[in-house]
Amino acid sequence: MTTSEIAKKLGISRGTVSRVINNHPNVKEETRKKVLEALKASNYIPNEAARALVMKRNFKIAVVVFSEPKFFWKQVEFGVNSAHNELKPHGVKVEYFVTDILKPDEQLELLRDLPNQGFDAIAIAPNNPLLLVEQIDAISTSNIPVVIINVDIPTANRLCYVGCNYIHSGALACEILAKCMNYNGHVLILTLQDQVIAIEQRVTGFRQELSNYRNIYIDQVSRFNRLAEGVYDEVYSILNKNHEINGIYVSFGALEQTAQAVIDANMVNKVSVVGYDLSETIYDYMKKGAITATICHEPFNQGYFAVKILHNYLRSGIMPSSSIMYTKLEAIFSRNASYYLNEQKHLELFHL
Amino acid sequence: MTTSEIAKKLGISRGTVSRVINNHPNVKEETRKKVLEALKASNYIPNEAARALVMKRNFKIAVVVFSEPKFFWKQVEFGVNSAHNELKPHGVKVEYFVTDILKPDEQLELLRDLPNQGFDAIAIAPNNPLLLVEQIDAISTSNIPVVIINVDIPTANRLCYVGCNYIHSGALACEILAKCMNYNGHVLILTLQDQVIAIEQRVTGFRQELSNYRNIYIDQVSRFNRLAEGVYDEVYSILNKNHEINGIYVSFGALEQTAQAVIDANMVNKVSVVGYDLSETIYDYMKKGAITATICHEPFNQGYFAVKILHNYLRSGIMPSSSIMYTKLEAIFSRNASYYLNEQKHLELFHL
DNA sequence: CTGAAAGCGCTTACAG
DNA sequence: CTGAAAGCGCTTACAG
Repeated sequence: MTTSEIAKKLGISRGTVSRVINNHPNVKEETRKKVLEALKASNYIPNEAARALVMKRNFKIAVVVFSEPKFFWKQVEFGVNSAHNELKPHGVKVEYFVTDILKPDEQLELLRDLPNQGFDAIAIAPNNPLLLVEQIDAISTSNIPVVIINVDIPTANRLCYVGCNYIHSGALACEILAKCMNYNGHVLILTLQDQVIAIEQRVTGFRQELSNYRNIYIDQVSRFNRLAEGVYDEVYSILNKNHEINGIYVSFGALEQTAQAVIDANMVNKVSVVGYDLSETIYDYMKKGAITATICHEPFNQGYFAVKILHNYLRSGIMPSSSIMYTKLEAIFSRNASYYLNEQKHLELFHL
Repeated sequence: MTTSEIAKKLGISRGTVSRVINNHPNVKEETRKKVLEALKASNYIPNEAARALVMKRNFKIAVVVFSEPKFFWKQVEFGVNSAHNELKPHGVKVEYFVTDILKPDEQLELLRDLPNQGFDAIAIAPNNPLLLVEQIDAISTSNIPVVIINVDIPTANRLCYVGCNYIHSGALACEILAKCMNYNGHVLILTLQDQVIAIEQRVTGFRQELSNYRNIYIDQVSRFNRLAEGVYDEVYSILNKNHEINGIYVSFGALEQTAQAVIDANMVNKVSVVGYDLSETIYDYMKKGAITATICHEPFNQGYFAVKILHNYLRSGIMPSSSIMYTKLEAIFSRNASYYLNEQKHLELFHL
């Protein structure tokens, strides 16, 4: 079925058929109806190749992330590149920007400048969410769609959020930890000293879930900065002092330091450790038994989907069916970690 | 960059440029080289829309699965439909066939008939692998590519296998079970009485991994048929007799019956249960604590990727970069199960 | 071996 | 409000 065939059948021109399909205003109501019916009756599907060819437009999409942890953002970047490769033949350019995690202002300045650089759409992983709300709203208002990844800013005028639900993410950590602790014992929680909403939500989810397990107690909550300074010393010393602890919940990026402390305190297999994200180093600690499980949130897809959503919107005006697209919570153990580490290679096959 | 611009620059026709790009034989070696250089120098990327439009070909792809367990194949079907929707506008038709699990011959007959029905490519989930080798070879030889999903037939002449590694799948189950049993206790293994390679491999992987845990013993291996008849009675009676058992490994599709027996024997939270696949019912049992964890193998992607791989091959001659594409081993707990259950909805956004 | 030309299905100024 | 026509970038018979 083509527009020509439809047109011939109705005795009109294919121009008019096309106008109806694309909702152009200047079509007589009667004609419109007639065409719509014929379209439906013949089960018409537009040929995307032809459409794309004639509507040729070149889009520029910017993706902005920050610098730490490097291995995490590398996986996001793989997803971005994968989408880029897939869309290159359709005239899409994607640029990837990394700002310093210690200089949140960099993101704000970048956000101010990107529209001038001719970008048609922006995906951003907020370093300091509150700092960006206003600028994101301004950008959206000027008709440049924004997708937020990794940590949501619900109050910002965004096309969509792509990332995990941090409450659920904390609850899952707790469920796994509780099961590996055989539903009883004492937990140490490691978290941030500064207010970072995502991490706070994880701990909230963890505590909520913990209320289901009456025989597990939180012995201590230790707080650190975003660079996880002092984690090793603290965990090592606590494990030496408090022999009741059989579970550690690492709510932020401090798995590697924690694992090393567990090894040095000779507590492998005596204390269960659950945290987040996956790197080669973390995988090594898992194989040694120093990390029980780690939880990931589809880093590859966060990058991949962000670009795809923006492109769909730019090209066809397709809005994501929901303003929140939660990534899966991936429970990773020693025996399935390799599949998640090599994901980029895995998926590259398809986006060539 | 377009073929016209390249042609103009070299003072030749775009027809010749196109011939070089598509490796047509009748081009003078000198011209070919000149064009190839210009192509590389200008970083030429062919416009896929234009190419697809002019090379318009309609492909018919068949996907063959069998009937049980229904919920599993439903998820595969979602993936197939998703790929189908994505490719419809490019002139691809996909048909989905379900054969009776108790009549393996149906697959063989179907495989004989599909080429006559004009199918250009076939994906099949073998019910009885050995039965199909010859016919798959015959089909491949007649230039119809075949992708095998779910259970591999390494000896068959296939384009690619999409599915899990069953040895790893058993090892992961063991790791999770061992951790939830606190590295000691007694295990009951449920498996099949008839030889089904995939299930045997799972048990092999499980046993291999178990050798790392010296304080866990296999008390008993119980065998059943593929329909899991008698599982409930057997598990219920074993749990009543043997109070040392604190772990059950369900190596085939019998999680629901096992979970119910655990509940009725009043052993929730006293015995850890690990098995495979995810349905609404299994999710309910997880929430009740009767199932510790279940392992999935990206059923959606098995269907989705199979179709995509075949289409890539038909359209562009792209071979999968490896003849084996392992799906991830997904560790699923009560707290992340919903993400895997609703996957189809989740992904549908993108394939509209 | 190569050029000129037709045509894939669609959209959109341009006339009227 | 609608038709006739141009053109998106590419491939491929058809001549030569």
